[in-house]
Amino acid sequence: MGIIRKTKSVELLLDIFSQNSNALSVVNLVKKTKNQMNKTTVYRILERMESEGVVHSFNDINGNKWYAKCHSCSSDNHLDSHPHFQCKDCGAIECLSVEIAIPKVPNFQIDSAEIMLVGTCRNCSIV
Amino acid sequence: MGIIRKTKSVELLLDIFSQNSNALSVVNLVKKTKNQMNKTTVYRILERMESEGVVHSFNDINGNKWYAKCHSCSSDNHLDSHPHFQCKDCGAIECLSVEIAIPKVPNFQIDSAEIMLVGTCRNCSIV
DNA sequence: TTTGGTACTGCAACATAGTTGCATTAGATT
DNA sequence: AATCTAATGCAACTATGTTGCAGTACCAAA
Repeated sequence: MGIIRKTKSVELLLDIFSQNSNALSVVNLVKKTKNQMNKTTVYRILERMESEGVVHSFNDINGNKWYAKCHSCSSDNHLDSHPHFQCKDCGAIECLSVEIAIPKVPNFQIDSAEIMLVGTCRNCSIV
Repeated sequence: MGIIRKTKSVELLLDIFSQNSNALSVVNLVKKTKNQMNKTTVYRILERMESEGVVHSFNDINGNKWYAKCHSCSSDNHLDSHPHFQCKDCGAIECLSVEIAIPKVPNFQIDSAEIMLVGTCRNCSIV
C-alpha cells in the first residue's frame, strides 16, 4: 500500500505509542502533539499507520476515534477480534488480550465484531 | 424521571419507531422530521425517551448515534446486553434478539458491553 | 553530494454531529 | 378559563473530522 516515510511527525507518533500501553484517542494525540504538527497530519499519519497494520482503530462509547498498537494485526487483517475496555469514570481504554469468538447468529453473515466492555478500571475503583 | 408530555413531536417520533423494526440513526430521524420539528427537539425527545426506557441508544461503527425501540429495557436498566448488527454495505442496523453473556475478564469489573457485529445484511448479500 | 520525483505537511476553509441559552409556546391540572 | 412549567424553536456555538492545494522534505539515483 502506501509508502511510509520516516518523518519527524511519524517518529513522534510511533514514540508516543511505544510509551503507552493503553489506547489513545485522536483528540488526545492531537492535543499532545499540537506544538509539533498540525491536526490534519495526525489524522493522516494514523490512517497510514493503520493501513500498514501498525495500529488499529475503533470508536469509544462517545463516538470518538481511538488508536492502539497492534499486536496481531497485519496489513491484510486488522481484525483482531479482541475486546476493548473503557473505564466510565476516567475514560481510559485498554485492549484486552482475551480472544473473543465472534458470536454466531443464525441467518447473519458476520465478518467482524466490535466489542466494548464498560466498567471501572483499577485506578478508579480504588478511590 | 422526567415527565413526558404527549406533544405532536413526541407522538411523531413514537410513530416512526412503531413503524420501524430496525434501529434509526439520529441523523436519519432529524432528516425525516425536518418539516415537523427542530433538530434540537429531536435530540431532546430521544434523550427523554431513553431515560423512560422506551428506546435505547448506541453508536455505530462511524461514531454516530442510533436509537432503537426497547423490548426489555426499564427506566432503571437500559442494559439489554443484546448485540447490534450493522451492514457495512447499506449501513442499516438491527438489534439481534440473541442474549449475549457479558464476557468475564479477570481483574476487570465490567458493568455492560456494547457489541456491534459487522457484516452484510440479507438485502445486500442478494446483490 | 547534488538532483529530482513525489510523499508528506501546513494551512485555511469546510462539513457534520451534537449542545446550550433563552425567549416563547402549548400540555396538563386545577 | 387561568396557570404552571415542560417542551419547543432558533441561533449561535463546540467539537470532531475532512479536503484542496501550495509548498516542503524525504529518499533514491545519478
